[in-house]
Amino acid sequence: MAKTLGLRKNPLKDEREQAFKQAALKLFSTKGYHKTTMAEVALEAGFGKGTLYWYWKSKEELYFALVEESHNEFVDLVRRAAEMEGTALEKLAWLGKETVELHYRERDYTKLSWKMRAEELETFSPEYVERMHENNAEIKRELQRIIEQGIEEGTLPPADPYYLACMLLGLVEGMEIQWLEDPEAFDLRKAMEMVLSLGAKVAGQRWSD
Amino acid sequence: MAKTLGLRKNPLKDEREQAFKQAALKLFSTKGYHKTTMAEVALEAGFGKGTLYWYWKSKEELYFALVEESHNEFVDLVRRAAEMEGTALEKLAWLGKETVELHYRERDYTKLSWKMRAEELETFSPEYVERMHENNAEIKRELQRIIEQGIEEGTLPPADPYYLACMLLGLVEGMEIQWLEDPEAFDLRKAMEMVLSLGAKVAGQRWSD
DNA sequence: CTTGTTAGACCAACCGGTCAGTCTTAATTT
DNA sequence: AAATTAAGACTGACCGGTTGGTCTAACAAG
Repeated sequence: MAKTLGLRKNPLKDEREQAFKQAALKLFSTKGYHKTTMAEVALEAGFGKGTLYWYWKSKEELYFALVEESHNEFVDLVRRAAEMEGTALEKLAWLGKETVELHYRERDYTKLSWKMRAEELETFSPEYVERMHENNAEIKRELQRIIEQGIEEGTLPPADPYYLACMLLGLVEGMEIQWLEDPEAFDLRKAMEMVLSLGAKVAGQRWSD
Repeated sequence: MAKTLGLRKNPLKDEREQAFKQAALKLFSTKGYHKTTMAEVALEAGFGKGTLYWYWKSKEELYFALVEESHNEFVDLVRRAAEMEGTALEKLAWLGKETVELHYRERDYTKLSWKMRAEELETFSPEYVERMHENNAEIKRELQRIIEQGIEEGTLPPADPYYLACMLLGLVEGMEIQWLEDPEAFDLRKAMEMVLSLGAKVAGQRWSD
């Protein structure tokens, strides 16, 4: 047929890869890593198991390809927030809203990423664990930058910025848990709005002792 | 003759059960549920696999016995906070400190409980999942009571108390994650103190619009 | 033919749980 | 105190099922 781009050998390759990823995401995010078999993923994608192994060399690799994709999206968001124009509070408000939208848009990814977090990290290959760790550190670093700005501006309390970053991240992650566990009872959008409005109210505070 | 003998009790039984639990806690909390085998648990405790099955009828049952033990301890704490004398802020401060101490004292339990939370809940028997859910709901209920009191007293913002409870719980859980992942970099005690002191500072705020 | 791609049978390892049988010892009898 | 009895604690080989990963035959395209 049409051999669109000269260089590409199999124009279907990307498409296939996408199909596998989608199938894997669906299964991993609902059934978890251990209870999902490679045969299932292949079947869900509509191919044979051997084909799946032609694209990824192991179950672990397939899994982390997905996890990393999801993480990168969030890292990107935080980075953009840190680099945009505006006050720290504006940056955080923007980041908060975008984060929520990201999660709503890609709920399966959020679920997956979340599962892997508590999954037995100790048992995955050190190489992958290392990458996850670095990823996480980067997020905290960017967050810290924003917070330092906020402290200078006087809208955030003059406390250890690293700890504030961890706490902020913790708050959001904690809310994500609540949301994932019971999306009906806990609306993440509403929660984020509450946090931001409380934050804004409190920002006028005289922080100095 | 040939009378049935009276009930006999092995004085070592409790002790043995403890040994199994301890071994299981150690392995589950470091390697996770799936990667821990019953044979390992038995070996670690110094007994044969069959004996382990004498005490628990399945791997799942053993696991949830531990998880529940840990959860109950926390539920108990929250309940006591809700029922003690004092202002909402005093209750929360007490609860926060006790919670941190509990986690330091029983780090393995915390880790286990945390793992199970994100582990593929969907794959455990509904019976167990149901119990975990109820447990969690109870915690939120008690927390909500304290928060309602705080709103009345004017020290907490007049917002949806259920959401505030979820957010508070989320904050603490999120911090626990940070701590579990890197206890060196993130000292849970220090973090909790920061939260409480910030909370106290902000409590004077005029919340009304 | 050569090269890239796909399918699915097949394999070896693993693991939860069982079971037939052994050992220990409290309770009872002599 | 000694002997007897059986509850109950314990064992580990074994079974059945599962699953990650491999291998090869086939097929398609150039």
